[in-house]
Amino acid sequence: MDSAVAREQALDAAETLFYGRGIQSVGMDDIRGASGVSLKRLYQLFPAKEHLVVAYLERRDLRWRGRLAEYTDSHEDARQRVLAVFDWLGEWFREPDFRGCAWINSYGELGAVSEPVAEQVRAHKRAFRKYLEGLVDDAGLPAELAGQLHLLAEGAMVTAAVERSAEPAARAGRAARMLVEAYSPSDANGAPAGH
Amino acid sequence: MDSAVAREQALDAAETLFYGRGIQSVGMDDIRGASGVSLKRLYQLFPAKEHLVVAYLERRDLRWRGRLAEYTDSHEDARQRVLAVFDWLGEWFREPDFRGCAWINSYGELGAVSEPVAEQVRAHKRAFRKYLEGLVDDAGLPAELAGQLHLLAEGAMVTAAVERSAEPAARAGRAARMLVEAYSPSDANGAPAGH
DNA sequence: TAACGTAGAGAACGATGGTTCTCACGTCAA
DNA sequence: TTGACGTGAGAACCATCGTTCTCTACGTTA
Repeated sequence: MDSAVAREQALDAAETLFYGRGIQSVGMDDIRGASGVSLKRLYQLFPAKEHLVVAYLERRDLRWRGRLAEYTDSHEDARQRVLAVFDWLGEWFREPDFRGCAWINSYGELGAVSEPVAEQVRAHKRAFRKYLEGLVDDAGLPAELAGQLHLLAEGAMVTAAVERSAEPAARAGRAARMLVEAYSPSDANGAPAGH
Repeated sequence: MDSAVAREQALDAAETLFYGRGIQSVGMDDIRGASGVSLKRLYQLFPAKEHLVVAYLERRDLRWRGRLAEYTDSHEDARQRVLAVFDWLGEWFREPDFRGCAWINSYGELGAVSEPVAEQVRAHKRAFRKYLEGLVDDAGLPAELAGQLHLLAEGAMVTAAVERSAEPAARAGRAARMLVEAYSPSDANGAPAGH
């Protein structure tokens, strides 16, 4: 009844369905069925499907980055925080409903055809990249490393989705560790590469 | 008139349109208009749109891997061949109609909803990974490295698409060089990391 | 109680799209 | 020539879907 509640229910249904089956495969009537929010209300809250899609990506972005930050921030050491990103990816990949990166998927589906969706994807990836840069900077490591870790993380997301496996997170983590060590000044801890 | 010619024309149109605008945004009638192949003929050659999609991905897979191999094989040194992969990615990203990886895009759009398409994507990524493993093995480097380079390459494709920039290829190439050097036994050439 | 505004259920509308059908035309074999 | 066949153009069919409309029921207020 409360508009705010209906909005959250609509977004809950949108997230489950859009993420699980893709956007174009889900009709507004499916959203209604899954959310219990009538079509009339849906169109009051979101004047077109595209608005609902953008709102879904926005809310998921906040939650996704929140969960990531919560995980990494629980580590003391700055360098550990950098590597914890990949541990967290592994936990994410292991979630039973994991189906790849919502933004990469949306971009593949609508990036060429909906500018608002494309911009949402760019904003999310920009923010993720910025977050990595912060972690890397806190560890006293150069910004170049952040860009490289970003590529590893994106590659892990794609590969985990396609191969339906969480293993790419660990693989990316091992590569990340090697890069971190390669960039570290005066590397005195001496763990040999790759083990 | 020749069936084989019509098939190629249909696939040409499918490739341009599906890759450029996404699959669900392109109707069979668009394919007809762009190819000059009548609907009747189209449905003789491909009994359903899904077959056309799979055939498009199959043919593109052969060409894509062919072009990659042609480029890397032109390098003498085995280790150079490994790194040449990222140079080639840069050339690909700079093509004016570049719009990301066709398979990643298709997976995001239809992976959850069409098993044949999902399997096509898995097959392509498996073959790409296998190719990297061959290059890495020829250079006397461990298979683990191939997996890591694969993640870098996938990440570069995604990021180049979203950011509409070819720069991720160079960044991935720098990371790849560092990993190759880290894995190299008795590293006597001594180029310091990152420059 | 009466009048009113709002909401939900679901029908309706209009467009699109995958697939099939019609029909007129040309080709080739007998 | 004739008849069977294959073809192209495009209409037709049928389902889906985004979006809007209708109608009924209910809650609120005077």
